[in-house]
Amino acid sequence: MSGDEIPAALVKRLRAASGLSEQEIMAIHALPILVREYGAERAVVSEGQRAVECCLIVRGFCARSKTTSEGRRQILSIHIPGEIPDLMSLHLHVMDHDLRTLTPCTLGFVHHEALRLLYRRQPNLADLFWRDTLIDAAMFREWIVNVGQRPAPARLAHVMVELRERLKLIGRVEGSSFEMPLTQEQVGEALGITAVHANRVIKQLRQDGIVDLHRGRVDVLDETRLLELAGFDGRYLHQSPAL
Amino acid sequence: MSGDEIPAALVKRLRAASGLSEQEIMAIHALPILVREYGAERAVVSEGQRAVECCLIVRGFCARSKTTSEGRRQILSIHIPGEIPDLMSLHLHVMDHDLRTLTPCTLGFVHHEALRLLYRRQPNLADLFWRDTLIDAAMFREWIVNVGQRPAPARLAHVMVELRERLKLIGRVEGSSFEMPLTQEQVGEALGITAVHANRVIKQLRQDGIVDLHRGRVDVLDETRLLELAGFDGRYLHQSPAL
DNA sequence: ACGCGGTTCCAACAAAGGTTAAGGACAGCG
DNA sequence: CGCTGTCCTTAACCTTTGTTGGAACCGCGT
Repeated sequence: MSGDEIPAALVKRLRAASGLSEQEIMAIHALPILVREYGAERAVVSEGQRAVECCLIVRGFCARSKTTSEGRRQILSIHIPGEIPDLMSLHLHVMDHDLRTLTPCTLGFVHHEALRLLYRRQPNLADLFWRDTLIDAAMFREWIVNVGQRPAPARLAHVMVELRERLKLIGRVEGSSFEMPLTQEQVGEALGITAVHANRVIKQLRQDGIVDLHRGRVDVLDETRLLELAGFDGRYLHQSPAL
Repeated sequence: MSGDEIPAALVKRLRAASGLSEQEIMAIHALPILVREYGAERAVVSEGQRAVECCLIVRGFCARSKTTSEGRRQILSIHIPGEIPDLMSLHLHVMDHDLRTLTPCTLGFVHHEALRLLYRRQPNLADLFWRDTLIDAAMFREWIVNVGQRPAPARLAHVMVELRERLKLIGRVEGSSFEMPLTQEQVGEALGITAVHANRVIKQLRQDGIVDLHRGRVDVLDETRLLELAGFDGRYLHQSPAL
């Protein structure tokens, strides 16, 4: 993979969310990025650690999670190429949650210092990165609503639709099917239910002819009913640079 | 209330979380703030609105919430004097959730333009406000865990302890008792349970001699058991300017 | 004092989700 | 080709939470 392709998905995503000048794109491409390969299910940064760098996902899926004192794990978000899941560590140096890979991943690491330098020189990028962390927070708010107010089948549908919307941005939806590489255990951790119940819910959505989740891949069987079930309103993704 | 007292709680809070220079404090005090009085249960900004100003809580309690298409409401956070609950609107101009008062409130409004001017002149304050929104996001993450993974009694205990920690920062905890002006309906909306079940849980914690929640006020009966039940680890509040 | 509206509280029943335990499918590997 | 481990699947039973509907309580205004 050539040096130029590494920030490609990042640029694509930032452009969609906020707009980007030529100069800013060049500055991003000039960022010193250290690329590392990770296997599936590996810790990238963990709660309690002091971070000195941020992690750009070049290839693969990651998830952020927290574990309670009782040992129950909650997945907070799922992340795809082009995203910087731990951008928040720029100003919150000690991690309050874990970042782990779901699949084998190619990750690009950028030192906090390099990022600070970048956005001091291109002040617009500071607002833009800030905005990116605010969209992150908006997704957490919707995740709270999902886990707090929707019945389990609607929760699953909502997570699926959100993930699909974000995959669309980077051109990773093929027809009515897209990747969602979670085990049923992890689906449960994302929805705040047990793996057994996750299985029941998946099975039901399959039997109802709405969606099929199979070996890390979602097949949408009935678009209309999926959207209706999810009760999805994408405004919280703030995808138009509308301002 | 004199002009100087209005940002007092804000300064106190920012100082605790990140440290603040004399010059920065003066710049904050020079901010043009329009003060308005609100009754209880009033909308401040609503989902879908374009915000052009941010709202500093001078007196009283507010809450942020979202309502699903099915009409179920979820409270996302509770806010106290010194906080700017909609700071995110600075870069996310159309609101993705509601901000309402819980009690009668004194609110100070600052135009986005004035805030931008402030942090352009004092670049440190930009990072500081950014950091503030990141702590906001960290609280959402913990709220997800609370709603997703803890049984209802632990959820209530956790919200209580978090609120108390934040009230401590602005000197609003008197002995073993502090304000939490939510109806049982609203407690339910915060915890992702119904009002009836909220009532059951409150009753149980009272009978168990752990906490009493009564007319908008919490009395801690057994500190040790409350902390144990809440499983509270305050690191996510990022209250030390440790960096 | 009286009544009004919003809380708080409660009970009986229903539904959703958790727990435990166990068999079956499937991929990777020797 | 069979072994191994992980994941998926299901069933039976139990606990938590939701639903409905109604009674008691409280602050407030007249």
